[in-house]
Amino acid sequence: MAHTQEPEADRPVVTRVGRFVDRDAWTAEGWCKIERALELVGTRSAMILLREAFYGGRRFDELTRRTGLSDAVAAKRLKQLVDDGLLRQQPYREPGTRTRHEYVLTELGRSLFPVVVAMMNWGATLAGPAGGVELVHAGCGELLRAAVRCTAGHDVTLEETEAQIARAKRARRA
Amino acid sequence: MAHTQEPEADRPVVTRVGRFVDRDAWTAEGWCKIERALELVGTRSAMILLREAFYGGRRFDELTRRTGLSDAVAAKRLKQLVDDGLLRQQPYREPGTRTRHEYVLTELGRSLFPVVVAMMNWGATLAGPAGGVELVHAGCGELLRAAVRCTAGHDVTLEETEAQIARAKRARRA
DNA sequence: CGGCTGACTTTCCAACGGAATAGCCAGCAC
DNA sequence: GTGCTGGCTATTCCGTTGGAAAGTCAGCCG
Repeated sequence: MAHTQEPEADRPVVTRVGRFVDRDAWTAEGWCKIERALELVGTRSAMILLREAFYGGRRFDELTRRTGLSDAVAAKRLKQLVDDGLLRQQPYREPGTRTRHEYVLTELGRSLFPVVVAMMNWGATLAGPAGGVELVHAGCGELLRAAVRCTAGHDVTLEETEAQIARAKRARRA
Repeated sequence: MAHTQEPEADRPVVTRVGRFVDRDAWTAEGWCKIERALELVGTRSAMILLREAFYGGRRFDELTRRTGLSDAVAAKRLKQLVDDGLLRQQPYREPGTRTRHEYVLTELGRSLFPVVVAMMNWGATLAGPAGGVELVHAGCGELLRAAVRCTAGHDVTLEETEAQIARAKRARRA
């Protein structure tokens, strides 16, 4: 396994600034965005159904077959993903059969793309059989990576990152 | 909730190319990098312990207290994360007490940074109380985002992405 | 009409995640 | 030595996840 050349002993992680310097001035209590995300996509079945949705899978039988999930679990999780607004049901009609529903990604579901790419990247660094599906830029054929950047466009490393408690301005992006 | 302006009806997701066009020519069976990642960080406790590690938390009592996990769960999950190589135990000695261990991120753990940032980004778009911790670029003070790029440096959207079955060349990056 | 089919839905089960509680144990203070 | 303390460890309990298998149900076909 890579990543074992060990002088990372005391490399810094993010720097805490402002009120966040005193960790005990503050508690994560319901504010953590990661926990909020995990409530919706924190299960194996949710993530791999979304993987299939990103790969273009839409129909119930395709989603169950390609994920290897039992139809009971797939149905339950798809229902939750629809309720949570990550997928939407769209009617379709195959000639000679009755109307059924496809599951398509909503904007909210699509906005998970960086998470999916980041997880694929990271999973690819782990030991295990090489191969599998890879994502490339249609324009140039190069592999995709999830990169951390600031809104000003700079690439940002972990060491260059500061963590602060958000000024509560602008409650939600309208 | 944002993301409900609905003409996303038939927007494409990734385009399958090569052998991957025929979905049934291939099965995910142990190849999916996301599933591989989830085996290590697929639990709530693993993710929020890592969150604390990125925020600079190192000691057992701090990690349990700041995550709100019971010490039993924290101990078990920390052990797993150490076994899996995401954290490493480092001895320290507080005057007047015996030697104890801090948990520090290894290179492998640090390489989860894009995943953590992507999940925070996505979680921030969900409904719920605004505020909490935010990450900024120390250089310019702008918020961090996880962006999807190709190795040639182009920003890549979901529509510009192609999925293919990896040519099995170069088994692991040496 | 009654049968068939695909998409769920329900029921039952084993395994797992996580909380609460109690117990253990190394080693410093005394 | 004894006691104390912090970091685990074991036990119990409960809710959730997920597999298997059977049941339901809409609606097209005959």
